[in-house]
Amino acid sequence: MPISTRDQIVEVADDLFYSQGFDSTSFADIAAGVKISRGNFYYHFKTKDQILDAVIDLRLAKTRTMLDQWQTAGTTPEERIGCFIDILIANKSKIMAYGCPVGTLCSELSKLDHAAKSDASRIFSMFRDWLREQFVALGRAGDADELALHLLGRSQGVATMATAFRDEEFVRNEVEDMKGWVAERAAECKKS
Amino acid sequence: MPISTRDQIVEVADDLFYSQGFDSTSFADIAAGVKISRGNFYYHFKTKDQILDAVIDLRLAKTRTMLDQWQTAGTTPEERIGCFIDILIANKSKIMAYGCPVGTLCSELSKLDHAAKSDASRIFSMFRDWLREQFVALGRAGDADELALHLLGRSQGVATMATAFRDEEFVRNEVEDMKGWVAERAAECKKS
DNA sequence: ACGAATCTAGGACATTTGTCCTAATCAAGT
DNA sequence: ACTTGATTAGGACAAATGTCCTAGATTCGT
Repeated sequence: MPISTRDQIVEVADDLFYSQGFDSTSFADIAAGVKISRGNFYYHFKTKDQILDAVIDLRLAKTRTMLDQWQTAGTTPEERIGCFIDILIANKSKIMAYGCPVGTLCSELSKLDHAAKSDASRIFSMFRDWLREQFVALGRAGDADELALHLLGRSQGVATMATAFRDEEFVRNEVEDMKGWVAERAAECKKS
Repeated sequence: MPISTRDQIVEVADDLFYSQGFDSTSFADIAAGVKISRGNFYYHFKTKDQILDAVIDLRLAKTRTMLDQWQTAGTTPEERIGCFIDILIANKSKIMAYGCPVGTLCSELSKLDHAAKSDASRIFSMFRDWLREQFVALGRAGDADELALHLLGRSQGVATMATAFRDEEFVRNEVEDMKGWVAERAAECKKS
């Protein structure tokens, strides 16, 4: 079964919004990427904002899938949180070139004061909620949300620095440090 | 003595590049902000890239001034590092609306693959070098650069999350946490 | 096989973009 | 006062942008 044109458009737009940014990606860029005419393009999406909405929906779905995979991939909450931290390693090259797809999109939409900026941050919320659940499972129900936000923030910081300095070693160090931090939170809990 | 037109242009461009982004700020936007004609504008800057260079130079200079102030404002390295951390509080509203000026510019220029992207990250380097010196003064010569990068990264993460979630309490918590972290590094040192 | 719905191509349109030119105005030195 | 150089205004220009229209092509149920 061939992929529908609409899905191809959203897929290409997703890539381009990430690598070039939303604002500086044009209809023509996307159409060229899918190898269709601009007219055909307009049949599927009337406005640029509609494509953005579709891209955000796609990212939400992809994130959902990824979180579900992590849920079964790890046997302990600590291992599962480790899956989250490891995306910094897995996507290292792209992050060093373009930053975090979620963080940079939120920043850009905030600057543009775009209507979809709150939709974009829902992707963050998905990670946040999932991480919170993991910390709850770790026995940190009391400060689970705080810990989740903290870890999310740290990974964002690593991504930004990786883009600015292109320093692989820094990324590896921070990843290890974050894993150590999670282990500490887990240990703190067993003690009490 | 009145401010020169050129300086006004750079000042307005600095603001707009921050609040709207580089790419989506047009010559017309800047000209309107300074209340001059586009022709006059062209007399001072031939290309958009030239304005960007001037804005980056301005930010480098402003950063230098700020770091020098912190240097005399704090009596101990720990206090001085505290000045750095406190910009998250001082610039809270703007950060929640537009993110960190340095981080978002670096991200945008990376996506645009702009020639000035390395110039922009020099602003980060300035903070990094200054922080490194502070950690050296704190007695952490061995891992001063690592600690500096780490703190810089954390502040970037806080800025990104603040933009996405607009959560003042999170910012305050993280600021306190970072200060605690610095105190720990200082304490670790006195022990040994 | 035929008609209807779906999809696609190509171009039109006004607007905005960065860039550039020319002529008018201003400031300063002689 | 007059010249020279610096500054400013206003508009011209091609290219690109988001949006929109129309006419062909394709697909599919009947």
